Amino acid sequence: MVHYQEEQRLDRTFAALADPTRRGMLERVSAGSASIGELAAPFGITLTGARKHVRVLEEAELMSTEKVGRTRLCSLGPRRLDDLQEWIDGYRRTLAARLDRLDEFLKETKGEQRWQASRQRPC
Amino acid sequence: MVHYQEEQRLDRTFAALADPTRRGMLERVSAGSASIGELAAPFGITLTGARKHVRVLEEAELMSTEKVGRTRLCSLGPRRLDDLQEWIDGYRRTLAARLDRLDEFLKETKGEQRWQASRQRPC
DNA sequence: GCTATACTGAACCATATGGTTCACTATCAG
DNA sequence: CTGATAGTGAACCATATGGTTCAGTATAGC
Repeated sequence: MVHYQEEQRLDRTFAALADPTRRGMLERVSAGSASIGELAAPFGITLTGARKHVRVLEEAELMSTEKVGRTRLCSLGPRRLDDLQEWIDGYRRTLAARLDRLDEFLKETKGEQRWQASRQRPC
Repeated sequence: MVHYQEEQRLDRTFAALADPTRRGMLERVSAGSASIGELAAPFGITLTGARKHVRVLEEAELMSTEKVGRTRLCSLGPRRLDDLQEWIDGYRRTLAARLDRLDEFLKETKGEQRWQASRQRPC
C-alpha cells in the first residue's frame, strides 16, 4: 500500500495516546520539561516503567528527550498531530454525510403509509 | 478521579482506532452498512476474527450492529468523536502556547552575548 | 425436510504491553 | 575518593491482543 508509512504512524500515535499514564505524562510535560523520576512519581511506578512509557511517546514523536548530566530531560515533541487530526476530520465528514442521507431518506419517505421491509436502507 | 469514566472512554476510543484493520472497517462501513463477511473479506481474515474487531468498535461506540436474519448488519455508530477531539484540541493549544513561550524567550535573549547555562529554560 | 450459508463461542496460540526486580553505569556533592 | 542519586538494561511475569480452528446454532432457499 502507498500509505503504509502513514498508516504505521497513525497506529503508533493512536496506540501511544490510548494509555492514560502516557496521556498524563504528556500533560505533565506540557507544563514544563521533567525528568524520568518526576514523570514516574505521580503515577507510583518505577523509573524503569516510566522510561518505557517515555520511549513509546518518543517513538510516536510526541515527546523528545535529552540526556543532561545524569538526568534525562523530557519535553513535548514538535508534533502537531496533523495526520491524526486529518483522519478524524475525514471520519467526522463521513458521519455528517451519513446523517444528511438519513435526513433525506426520512423526508423522502414522509407520508408513506408503511415501512417497507424491502426498501433500500439509507446507510 | 472524577474523570475516570471519560478517561476510560478515551482509552477505548484511541485503542480502537490504533488498529489499521479496524480503521479500514470503519471506512468500509462509512460507504454503507456491511455484514461481518463483507468486512472480513478485504482483509483476508476469518469471520471470527472480523467479529472480534467489530465488537471492539461497538464497545467504543464507533460502530453499531443489528442482527437481521442470519447476517449481522454493521453500520457507523453515532459517535462524533467529540471527547477525543477535545483532548486533541487541548494538546494542540498547549503546543501552541509552548511555541509562543519559546518565541518570547528568543526575543528576550536576543542581543545577549552568551547563552547562560543557568538560565531558565523556556519549556 | 434438507442443505448450504452466516455467524458464534470456546479453546488455543504467538506476540505485545505494562509492569516489576536487580545488577549495573554514570554523575553529582562533599 | 566516596557515597548518594538518576537512569539503564536484561530478565521476568501476568494479562491483553490479534489471529486461528473447530464444533456448533440459526436462517434461507429449494
